[in-house]
Amino acid sequence: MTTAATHSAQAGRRERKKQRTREALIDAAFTLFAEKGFEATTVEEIADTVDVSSRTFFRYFSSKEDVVLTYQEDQFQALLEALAARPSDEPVITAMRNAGVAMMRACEEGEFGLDPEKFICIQQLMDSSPTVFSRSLEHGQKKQVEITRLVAERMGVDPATDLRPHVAAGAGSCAFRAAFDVWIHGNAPLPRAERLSDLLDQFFALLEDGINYPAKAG
Amino acid sequence: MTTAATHSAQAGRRERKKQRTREALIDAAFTLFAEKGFEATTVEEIADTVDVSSRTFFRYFSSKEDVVLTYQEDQFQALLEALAARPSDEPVITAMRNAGVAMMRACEEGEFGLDPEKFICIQQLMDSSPTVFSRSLEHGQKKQVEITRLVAERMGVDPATDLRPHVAAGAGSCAFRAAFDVWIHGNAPLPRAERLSDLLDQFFALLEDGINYPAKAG
DNA sequence: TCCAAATTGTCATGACATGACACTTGTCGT
DNA sequence: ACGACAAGTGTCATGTCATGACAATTTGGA
Repeated sequence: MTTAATHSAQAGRRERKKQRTREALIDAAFTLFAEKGFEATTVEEIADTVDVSSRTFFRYFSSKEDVVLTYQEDQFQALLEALAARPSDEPVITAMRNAGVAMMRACEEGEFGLDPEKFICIQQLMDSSPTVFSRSLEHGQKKQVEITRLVAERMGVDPATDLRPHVAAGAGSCAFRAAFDVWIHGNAPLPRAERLSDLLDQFFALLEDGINYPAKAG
Repeated sequence: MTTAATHSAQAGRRERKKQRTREALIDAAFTLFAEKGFEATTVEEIADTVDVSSRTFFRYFSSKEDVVLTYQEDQFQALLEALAARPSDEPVITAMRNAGVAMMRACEEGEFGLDPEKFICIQQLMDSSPTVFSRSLEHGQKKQVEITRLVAERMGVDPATDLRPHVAAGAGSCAFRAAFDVWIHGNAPLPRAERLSDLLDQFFALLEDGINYPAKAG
């Protein structure tokens, strides 16, 4: 009787069990990270919390940092889709602006499996843990090639011979980094008063206006 | 009799000995990295080559990656000086372009204690070793705040309230990253046919022209 | 020459990460 | 429902990075 209901969602129960273990590991990890910080939390603690062996942890994640970066991957995919969906007559920076801000707002609203609380936690981890930070930068830089490809398509040029898609994609990435940096380190009166997405929007607006200050008269 | 001659250069002979050990470690490290790659080289091997203990290695460098990043620090300092030396009426991107290209050329010419051979080796290490790559990105991102400060000074604005210096500095950084990326992964007919400094120059030229393709008619 | 400080070696420790192999559990055909 | 096969897990062993503690050595200077 239960077969239909039990197998309901996807394929097999093995898959579901794996999925549950994975999510349990992520939850346990973030809880511990929030409590004691990233460095102070050991893989063994995370695994023990879920009652699996450390070895199993590394079968799900290739490193401790990988747990945190999981979400970044989802966000990046969402960004790619949003960018691809922008009308093709939009200038590239404008398209990246719209796609990027939309994605960031979605994060803040708790899109993806990402409660706002966890969103904040991730940002703090980035700031407080050098290894998470550097791995995140690496991830972003590696993914930038896909952005470059999309931008090149949009421009109708070949990224192997035309440098413009590279510089546009790079500028877009820099907007994200700069927004994050200002948002987290900003010595504004009220730290974190602005939403990260608002800052991102402002940065992209500046990119649209041109950056070689002072602007050439003409 | 020997006191004068012995103490000659700087302070004490202890300092000189330390300096020699440090350089020996760097040389040994790069030799081994070039032979067997970064990951395959252990700290113990490096230390053994110089005939010191592994523990001593970590008294000179806080990590294995640190050996490679040593030069980046010098390069960055040179970049800062070059940027500060640019005439203040130059637009910021142009100033970064001139400073950056000059610095990069200096590297290629073997400036700093950096034989061209070692320069190439470093670039390859960046590409082949994820940890070196990510640590390098981290270093660059952290140092970007100083660029931002210089740019803000040049613009005569406060980086705490004006986002423009951040975006300009970020765009500059992205030019370096993009140039490196294209240079190393470039599927151009002749890989590495162009000098990295030439690529960097081209990227900055694009930044000067504006990046929101297609350019707004007007 | 002898003292004090700086440097190094040795030892111990802990965490990350991976390979090998045996064991358990889910899956699927009959 | 049973059993073969595959997938996932635990255990053990191993190697490397990195750091703290303390003793031994070397150096600079009085």
